[in-house]
Amino acid sequence: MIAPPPADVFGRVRNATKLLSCTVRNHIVQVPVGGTTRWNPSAEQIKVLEALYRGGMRTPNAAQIERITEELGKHGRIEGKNVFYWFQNHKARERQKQKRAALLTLSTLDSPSLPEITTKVTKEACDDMTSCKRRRTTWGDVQRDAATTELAVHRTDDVTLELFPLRPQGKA
Amino acid sequence: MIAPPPADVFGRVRNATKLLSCTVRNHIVQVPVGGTTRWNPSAEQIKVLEALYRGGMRTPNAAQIERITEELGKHGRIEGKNVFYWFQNHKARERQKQKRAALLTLSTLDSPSLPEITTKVTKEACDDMTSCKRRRTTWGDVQRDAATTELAVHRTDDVTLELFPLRPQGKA
DNA sequence: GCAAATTAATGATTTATTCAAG
DNA sequence: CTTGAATAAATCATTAATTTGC
Repeated sequence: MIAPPPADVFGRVRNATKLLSCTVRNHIVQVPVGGTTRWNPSAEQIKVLEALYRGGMRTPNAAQIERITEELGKHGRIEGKNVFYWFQNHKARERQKQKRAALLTLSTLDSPSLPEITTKVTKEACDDMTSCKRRRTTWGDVQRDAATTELAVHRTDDVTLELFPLRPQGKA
Repeated sequence: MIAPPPADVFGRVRNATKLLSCTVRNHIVQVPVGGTTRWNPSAEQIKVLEALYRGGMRTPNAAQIERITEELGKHGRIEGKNVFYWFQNHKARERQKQKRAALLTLSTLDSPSLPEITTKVTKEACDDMTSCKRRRTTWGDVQRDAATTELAVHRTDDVTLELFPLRPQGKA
């Protein structure tokens, strides 16, 4: 028996995208099978969601999502998972914006005197720096590594987040 | 031999605060010896730290702390351990807030249909619901709790957060 | 003006980390 | 130390904007 369509409480389904490749005017395209269309929020719905977000809502729980879905259903087709995803994405992307802003702030703040390099804090640069992933390092690690810190530091050029990237000649 | 002053990579030392008790105007006070005063973050420093926190930084590693410290040093005296502790404390306290908020959340927002109470969605109320971070509730819990929801709803009379307050008379 | 082509936004999924309970 | 639950980050996929050549 093949597992029946798994779906959690909000209707999220794993590996659900059924696509069919074909060509349209000499271009290979993928067409969703089964009339699959993604949710396209109405202006009304977005307004409500943003209001909630501004009001402080970030990760609504099941009950909240049900409630919101019910409400937004009045303005167009919508499912719980749409609400769930909306908050996930909106939160994440707001955070990205903030992070980028913070870095800009910092890099401008801190480099009081780096005219040459300071000038190109472009979107790309920030995107590169954004990668502040969660790091594996624990304090234990750090302490153990203390001896080898120099090495580590040198090796971090590409791996670690550069907090204050604009450093001219490596003052100490 | 007594162990020499232990200090980790950031200069943290155990039991390093040398205090001396004395009386000042009939009050017993403890005065730090050797001009020791605890770090008092400047507004600038806090702004930067909070920006980093919002940006996702939680437990900076040695290199990052060095970098941050160096940077914040431009806005006032500061050591690596201050940065370390700030993140520890800030993370912990944010988590506390969120834990507290989660409790409120559960009791508040489940109310599926309570027209009378629906009128006040204030920012504070939303802030309470905001965090719901690492909630203790699992999806399973939520579902199980569905049965007992009524109880929760009845207890919410004074806490009241309503998501969609503007519901005239329960139109559809 | 208009579609095709391209790019930017954003919805939906997958993967990696974190926290804390056992 | 291991593991389950939750979720944040990264990524994939599709739709909307926008550009571009006619």
